[in-house]
Amino acid sequence: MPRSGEAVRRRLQQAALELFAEHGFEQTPVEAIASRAGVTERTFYRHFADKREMLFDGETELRDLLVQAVAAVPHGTKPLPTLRAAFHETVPLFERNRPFTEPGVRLIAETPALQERSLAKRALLVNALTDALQARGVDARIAPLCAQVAMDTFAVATRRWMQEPSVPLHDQVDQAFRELRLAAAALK
Amino acid sequence: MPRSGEAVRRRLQQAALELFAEHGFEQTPVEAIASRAGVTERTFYRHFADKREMLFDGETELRDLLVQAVAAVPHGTKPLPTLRAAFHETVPLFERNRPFTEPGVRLIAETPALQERSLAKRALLVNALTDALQARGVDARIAPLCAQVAMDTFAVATRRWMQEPSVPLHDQVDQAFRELRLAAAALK
DNA sequence: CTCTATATGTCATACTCTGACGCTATTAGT
DNA sequence: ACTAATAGCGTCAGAGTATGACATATAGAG
Repeated sequence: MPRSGEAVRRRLQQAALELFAEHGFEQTPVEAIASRAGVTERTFYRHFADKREMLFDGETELRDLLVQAVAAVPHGTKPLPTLRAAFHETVPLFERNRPFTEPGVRLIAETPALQERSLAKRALLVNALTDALQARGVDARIAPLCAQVAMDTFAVATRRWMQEPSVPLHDQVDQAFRELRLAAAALK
Repeated sequence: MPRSGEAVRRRLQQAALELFAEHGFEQTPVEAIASRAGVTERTFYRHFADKREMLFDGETELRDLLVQAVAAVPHGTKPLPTLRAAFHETVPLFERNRPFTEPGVRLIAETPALQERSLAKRALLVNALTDALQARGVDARIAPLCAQVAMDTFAVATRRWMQEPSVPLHDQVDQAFRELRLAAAALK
C-alpha cells in the first residue's frame, strides 16, 4: 500500500481545532484549514465527508463499544438495566478522552450547525442500540423507546459530568437512571 | 402596510413540495423552486432562512401550543403526567394536519439533511418544555430529563400512528407512556 | 396625489462540495 | 535494485447554497 495519509488527517484535525478556537467554526473556511495543514482544500474532502464531520470522529468507536457491551450483558436482564450497564462500560472511554473532547464540546454547544450533527450522531447510536437490543430478543416494539430513553438519560449524565467534574461519571449515570425511574413511577 | 408577501410564501412552499416529490430534496435547486413560484432565488431566502427550513413551518405553532398546554395542567401534577397531558392536547393539531404533513414526513425520513433539521427542531421543543416545567416549579435538575424523555415517548407514539393509522393517536400516546413506565420500573 | 414602508429584482461574491484528470510517491513482487 | 501497481494528492472546472448592497416597484396612509 502507498503512503498512508494518516498524518495528513491528524494535521487537518489539529489545524481545524486551532482555527475554530481562534475564529469560530462558521468563520473558518475549509481552505484555511487545508492551508494550515499544508494540503489542498480538495484533500480535506478526501479525508472528511464535510466540514462538520471532523468534529465527530470518536462516535464510531463509541458505537462499536456500546453494541459490544450490550451483547455482553447477562441474558435475562431487562432492557433499561442492560443499557445502563452498557453505558457504564463506556465510562473509561469518556474519562480517557475528556481533555481532548472538552474544547470540541464547547464548540458544538455554541454552533447550531454542529448541534444538528451531534443530534444526528446520537440518533445513529440509538439505532445501533435498538438493533443490539433486538438481537438479545427484546420486543421490536419497545426496543426503540428503551434505546432512545436510555441514550437521553446517559446524555444528561455526561452533561452534568462536563459541568461538574467532581462527581464521577459512574455516579452521574446511576443518579440519572434513578431519576428516570422515579419520574416514570409517577405515571399512573 | 404595502404588499404582504404571504401569497408568495405559500406559492414557494407549494412549488417546493411538488418539486421535492418529483426529483427529491437534494436534486431540487432553490432556483427551480423560486422559478416555479414566479419569483427570484433571492426572494426565497427572504421568506426562509434556508432550503430545509420550509419543511418545518408548523413547529413554532406546536411549540406554543405545548407550552400553553403545560401551563394549563392542574398544579401538583407530577412532571411526566403533566407532559403526557400536554401532548394529548396537541392530538387535534396532528389529526388536522395529517394529510398535509404526511408527504413531508416521508421526505424527511429519506433525506439525511432533513433528519438533522428535524432532530434540531425536536431539541427546541424539548428546551421549551423544560422551561415550561421549571415555570411550574419542577426542579431544574430533573426538568430536562423529563422533557426529553416525554418528547421521545411522544415521538414513538406519532411514528406508530403514521405507520398504522387505525389506532387513534390518543391511544398510541397512552400506550407509549405505559411502556415507558413498565420499562423504567425494571430499573433497580 | 404624494409619501413611505415593504417586498422584490438585480448584481456581486464568498463558501461548500463534487467530478474528472493527471501526477507522484510509496509499497509489493520479482 | 528495478519495475509495476496503487493509493494519495494537486489542479481545474463547475454547480449549488447563502448573504450583502443597492435599486425598483407596489400597496396603503395621510
